[in-house]
Amino acid sequence: MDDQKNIAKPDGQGSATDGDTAGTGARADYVGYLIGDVSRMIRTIYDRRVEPLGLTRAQWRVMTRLNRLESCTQTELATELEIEKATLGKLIERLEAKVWVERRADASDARSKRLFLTPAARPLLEEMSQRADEVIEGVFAGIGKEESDRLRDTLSRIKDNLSGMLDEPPEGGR
Amino acid sequence: MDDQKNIAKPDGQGSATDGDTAGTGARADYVGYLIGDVSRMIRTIYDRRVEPLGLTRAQWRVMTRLNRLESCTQTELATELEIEKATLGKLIERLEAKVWVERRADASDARSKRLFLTPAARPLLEEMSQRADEVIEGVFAGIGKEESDRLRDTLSRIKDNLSGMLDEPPEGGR
DNA sequence: TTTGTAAAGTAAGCTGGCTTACTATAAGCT
DNA sequence: AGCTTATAGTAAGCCAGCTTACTTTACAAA
Repeated sequence: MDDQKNIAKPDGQGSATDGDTAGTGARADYVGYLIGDVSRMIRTIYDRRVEPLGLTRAQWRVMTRLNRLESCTQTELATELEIEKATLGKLIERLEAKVWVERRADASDARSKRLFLTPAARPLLEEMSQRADEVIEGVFAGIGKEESDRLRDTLSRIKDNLSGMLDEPPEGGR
Repeated sequence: MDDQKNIAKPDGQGSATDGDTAGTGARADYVGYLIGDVSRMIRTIYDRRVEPLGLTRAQWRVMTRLNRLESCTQTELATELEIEKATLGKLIERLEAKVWVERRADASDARSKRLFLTPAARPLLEEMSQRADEVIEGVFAGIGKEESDRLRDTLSRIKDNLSGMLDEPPEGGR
């Protein structure tokens, strides 16, 4: 839907360093690609299963978050989703048109609009939840608790590395 | 750039099943989110480092692939990148405008156009390759060979699960 | 040879990211 | 009170995915 492919090391699967691998080499690259592939494939599969319900990926992300954050403002939701206010604005517009979401003026702040799900949205969310569970079940088939614990541990440490890198000056050391 | 956030289980981080987790439960979910987070963060970091060179993510993907597939047709490249012909067409248009890529008519098939990098593109590719290596090095800092082997193994099996699921009828069992 | 099908690329139009610039309102500070 | 600054949301415009529909050319079969 939105992204699709890309990611990995960081190319979707071949980057400047893979015909002519320099430096860090192929080992790390390969894992990088795998992460990207897995990430993308999960998305794709879930997209497919939810599409028949009439939502795009961006739209169901909004819906599921809203299900937990009902009555929040647009800015709050945008922050939560890590997208920009303007982007969310357009999404809400479309969801309002489908009568799944409602904007109401905030009583105490005339600048804000608070977001609510409509009754029509409820059965939809039920269905989405079920399909999500089915996907996850399939994804982790044959992976035991111990193994998934290790996976989580390694990925956590990689994520820590990444967090550090994201904090660095956007164009600092290089 | 393209994707950004999203992915995971499959929501970026909270889905219908995580306030009210049913079925498969939180364990698998959490790993799912991690995969998505890591994937996205790698992309974001590399995007930042390459942006100053004047390319978007979609553009450097084209450039690096083209570096290995020079003289291919647009359709071939689109397949390789897993994007649509039309999408690639627009990308090439812009890259041609920047004089990094050149389209030449195919001698033996008047429908085809073959793609070439211009000399101006070479130093750019060098620089991109270096920056990619730097990112990968940072990502896998403190992760030893054994650990990354295990990571790869687990992810491979998950990927196999996913491949199977992708082969299923797009809206079959449910 | 003609005719029909398939393939390469383009066009157009939708979604959904982003940024930058703007409006309206709120809140804080003299 | 009156400025100034910050915040909520919208507008507009770019990029990059997608699909569907179309043109041109190639190829194969009748």
